[in-house]
Amino acid sequence: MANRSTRDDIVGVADDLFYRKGFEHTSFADIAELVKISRGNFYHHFKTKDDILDAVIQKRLVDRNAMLERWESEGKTPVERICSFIDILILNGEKIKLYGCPIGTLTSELAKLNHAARENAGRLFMLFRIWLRRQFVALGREADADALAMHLLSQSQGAATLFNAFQDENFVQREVDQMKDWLKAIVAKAPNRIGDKGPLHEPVDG
Amino acid sequence: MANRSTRDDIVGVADDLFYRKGFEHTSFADIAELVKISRGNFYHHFKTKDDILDAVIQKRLVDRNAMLERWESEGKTPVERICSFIDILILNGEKIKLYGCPIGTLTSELAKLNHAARENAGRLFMLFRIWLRRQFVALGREADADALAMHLLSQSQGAATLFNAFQDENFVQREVDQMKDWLKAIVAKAPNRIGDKGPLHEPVDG
DNA sequence: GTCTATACGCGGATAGAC
DNA sequence: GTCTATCCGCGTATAGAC
Repeated sequence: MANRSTRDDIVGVADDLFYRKGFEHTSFADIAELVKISRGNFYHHFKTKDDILDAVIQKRLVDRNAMLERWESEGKTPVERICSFIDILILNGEKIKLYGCPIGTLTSELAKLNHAARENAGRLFMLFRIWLRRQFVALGREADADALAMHLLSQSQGAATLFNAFQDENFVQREVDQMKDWLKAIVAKAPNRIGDKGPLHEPVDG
Repeated sequence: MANRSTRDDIVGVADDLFYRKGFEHTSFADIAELVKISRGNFYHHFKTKDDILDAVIQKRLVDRNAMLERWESEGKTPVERICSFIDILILNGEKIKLYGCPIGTLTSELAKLNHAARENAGRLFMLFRIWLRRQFVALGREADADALAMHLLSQSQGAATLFNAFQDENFVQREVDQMKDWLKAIVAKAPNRIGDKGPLHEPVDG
């Protein structure tokens, strides 16, 4: 394809607007205004609005996957990597405060619309779930790695939702701290693994 | 007002549809069909769609408040009462699986629409926050009752979001069990109070 | 209080010129 | 590849008869 930049512009702007205003509430006129193209020109790049949604989800999958790979390579230990995940709540705090979690809110909206792209959006959550699972396996928690991944994902989603609802920075910070404490307790419990430097405490079942 | 039943029917149906389809995606035609009135007749009862939203939020506030008062009177101890809250995830499981949490998803949608009723919807969350806070105070946790309330609310929101996303009953059950374990640990830590029968363990800081 | 008919704008989508 | 012009249906809202 000769000129992909307009197409990419559309997807980029749509990604942002779908996040800030929601998929349904975002019109072609909204996107066109920011991309600075006419509405008619859209249809040269996408047949329908749903096609744009598909492209946005695809872009998010690629973007998030790249982020996870970055965390994977930058983090020296599974704990460090998982902390990168936990820290999104702080790093993207301003946006989450205003618009919630991009993945959680999109999934929720598509569920209510009973939209065909729902399954596709579900893969976004799955991406994080599998990545986190792998980190917990690396921490020696093969048996319940998936449950731990889901639990952490759940915590993060809850914190994002309430941050958006109450706009309380102190709350998010407390939740982040608690997640990290929880993670440390996991490490203390689990058998030692490669790249995991923490001292061993006796296991404490709670 | 002579005949309130039509108005109440509208609000009841709108409440349900706003939950299942979202506020924006619900049209007057959708509501009219279920209430079995003509679209024109709407405007005898409500001037605008936003007015219906206000009435729905008001109804939810009343309904939820009644539910909390019921838990208050039925629960013999704060722990029992808080468990009633935790158990909504199971009791309303089928609906949450399909549509998420009615309060969380409405709040999130209104945030994206930047809707005037946003603040009003925020009172719904606040209702639960304050009620939970009171329970934790009754458990002797005056100092951090609000933080505990927010934490539990957060857990519940996260579980609802992921239940909706992954449709996994086992996950919700695990989260519910964990919340109750966490609650038990709180009780074990806190000084004994009226109506709290649990034996005292030594405090264990996490 | 309920209805039918209708206005009006917006959003998605198409046709066709340049 | 981008534009203008236009269609069409839907959704909110209004007018006015019964």
